[in-house]
Amino acid sequence: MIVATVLIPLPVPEAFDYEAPEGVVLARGDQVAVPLGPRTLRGIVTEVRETTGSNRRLKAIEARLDDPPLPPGTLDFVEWAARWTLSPPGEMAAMALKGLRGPRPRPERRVRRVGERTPARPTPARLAVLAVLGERAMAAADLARAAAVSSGVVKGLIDEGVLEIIEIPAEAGLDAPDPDHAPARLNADQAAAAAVMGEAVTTGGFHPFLLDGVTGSGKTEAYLEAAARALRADPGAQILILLPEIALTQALIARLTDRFGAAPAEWHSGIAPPRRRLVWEAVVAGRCNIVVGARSALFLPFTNLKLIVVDEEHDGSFKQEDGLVYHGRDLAVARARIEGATVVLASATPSLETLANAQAGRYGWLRLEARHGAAVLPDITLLDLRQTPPDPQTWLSEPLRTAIAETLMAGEQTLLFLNRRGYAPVVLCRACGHRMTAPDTDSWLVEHRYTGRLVCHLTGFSMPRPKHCPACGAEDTLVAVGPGVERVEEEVKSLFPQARTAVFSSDTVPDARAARALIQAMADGEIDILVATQAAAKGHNFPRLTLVGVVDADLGLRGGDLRAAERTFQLLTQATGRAGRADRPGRALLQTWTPEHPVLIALAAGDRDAFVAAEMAEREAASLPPFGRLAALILSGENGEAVEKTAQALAASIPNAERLEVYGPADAPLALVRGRRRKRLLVRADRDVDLQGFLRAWLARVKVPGSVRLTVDVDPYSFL
DNA sequence: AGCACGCCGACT
DNA sequence: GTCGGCGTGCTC
Repeated sequence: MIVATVLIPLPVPEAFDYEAPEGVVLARGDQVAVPLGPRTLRGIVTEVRETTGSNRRLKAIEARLDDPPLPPGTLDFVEWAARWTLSPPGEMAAMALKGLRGPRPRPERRVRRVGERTPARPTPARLAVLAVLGERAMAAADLARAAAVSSGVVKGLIDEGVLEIIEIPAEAGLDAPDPDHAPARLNADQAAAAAVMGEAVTTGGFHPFLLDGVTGSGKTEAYLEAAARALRADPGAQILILLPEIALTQALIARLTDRFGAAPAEWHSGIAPPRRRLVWEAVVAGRCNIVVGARSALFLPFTNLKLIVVDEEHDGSFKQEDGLVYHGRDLAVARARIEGATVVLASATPSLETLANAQAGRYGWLRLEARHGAAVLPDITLLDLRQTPPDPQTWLSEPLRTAIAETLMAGEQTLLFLNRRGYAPVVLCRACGHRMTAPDTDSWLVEHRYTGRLVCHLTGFSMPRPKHCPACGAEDTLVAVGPGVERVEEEVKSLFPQARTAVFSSDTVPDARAARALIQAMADGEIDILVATQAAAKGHNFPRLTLVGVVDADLGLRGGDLRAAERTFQLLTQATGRAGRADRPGRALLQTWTPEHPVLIALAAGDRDAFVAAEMAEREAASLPPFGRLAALILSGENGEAVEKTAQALAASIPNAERLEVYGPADAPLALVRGRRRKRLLVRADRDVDLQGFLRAWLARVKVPGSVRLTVDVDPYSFL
């Protein structure tokens, strides 16, 4: 018998086997209809083999569907991505079938004049219709509205044969791009970069590049020229350009339309299903050359993909966190490798991961120099806390307080950064010096005033704030030491009682919607001073933000958040882009006890290369990305006890492995979301450890009850 | 993801 | 005595 393995677009853990019926010839990639329980579903054939029988009674494939097969590269990519992210392969396959859910768009119907024919009875309404229409073709409803007549008038003219209905194919708008339509004039840097990328694209094969240049250095023109070369060499070449946010697509589409004389296809969650179907079918048929889209466009069925561009590659939005967890940039590189294509990661502030690959020679490194006079960083000042220490039990030094006051007076906004949740990171006894720690660990308990508890951010342990010191028994001697965001906000409020303040941390912003609301409030100027653990991962545009204060720049250099320093650097870089444009100069003040630290010196100097070198050294010393790898296991469920039990079961069955450590379980960031309890375990491994293999072995040992959801986040991005 | 099976409250 | 709540588990 012939057995076919079929991927079903459901979160089942593996592909299912079916019997191929007599006379139906199947091949890998074919779309089929298969029975599953009582239903019939679409599936993708991954393997066809001849066997003598099977251990299990197999159902038969119902039919091979007429829809085009998934191209080999697309299916290879789907399977690879599922293995890499430890996701159900069928769910990944569903990503590649997203274009087939909607109906085919109906051709647009318009009416137009039939020759010179005139109505037998030329009433004023009929004449008005003809006058409005002229030689054009219009939708009947639009025509009636424009002529201010009822739709019956137009219908009457059609019935009489004076007007006719014509159908405009929906295919319109996917015209072939002309690589020579309007070439940009490139400077020497751009031309050199375009030549290298163009050579790679025309030669074929996997060629990854970092296209590295500040805002205004012309990265877009350079990669569009590479796209043009791909099209000149092969008019059927396909090019995918990924952007971190849908909001950025319109501007790029306009540029592409100007450059190539035809609009590219657009692909993201905002595109209507019929249009998606059209684009999907055009892509698989090779009738669509350029796609601009969000990360989900990576799953389109390209058949001749020559170039992928990931613009703003450092942007955290490429990391999808809900549902399937994957990093669009990393999968873009994988897809290019599988397709034998060129991939260009473009950024003004590349991620350390990408820079490490460029430095190691794994990626080609194309640098575009800044145009003369381009702003590089805002005015950055290190505030040496040894010179101007804050008053006891306060955290803002005099120069920073003055700057905030000036900013408030000017009606402008301040952003204070402190990567520390809660009220105080340490609680100790004034009498005996005992430091409150979590049981079985040395990690400190963090005081949270909002909840009145002491919490361990590493293990998740928490307890009410005790009245007596557990070591010496003294009463009321426990004091909070050091600042968290809650405490900094308290200080800001007492210094500037009239200012509108807010805190942005995972404790005050429980979900993405709340985060968007707070960011919007900031953008709308409804907040004067925002105290944030993170918010800077992306280029949020806060036009009235002119002061960035980093409360504890030293903390950003180690502490809880891996990317704190990197984000600080990106934030400061972005702050300048605005400062350069507006007549409001931006400034950044960094409070530090160690102004001689190389990372801080590099930051203050606006010297990216020095910053990167110093930050790389820190990461390497800690074996953290890009020198080691991380994975997070997140457990969530309404039943907090079941979540806790599963977390304990996982912790009890960690496979033995070398050069790899597991931390936790701890309360996950956003520990409570919509009544669901969340716990997290974190794995760190050396680069050459088979992290996915370890995770698979681990998860196979633990049965996760249905009431608990386990999400695996390979190469996690956010930590707070 | 559906859709079943399976044990505890308000009704023809 | 039944109809139905959605918790748990399976689908080749």
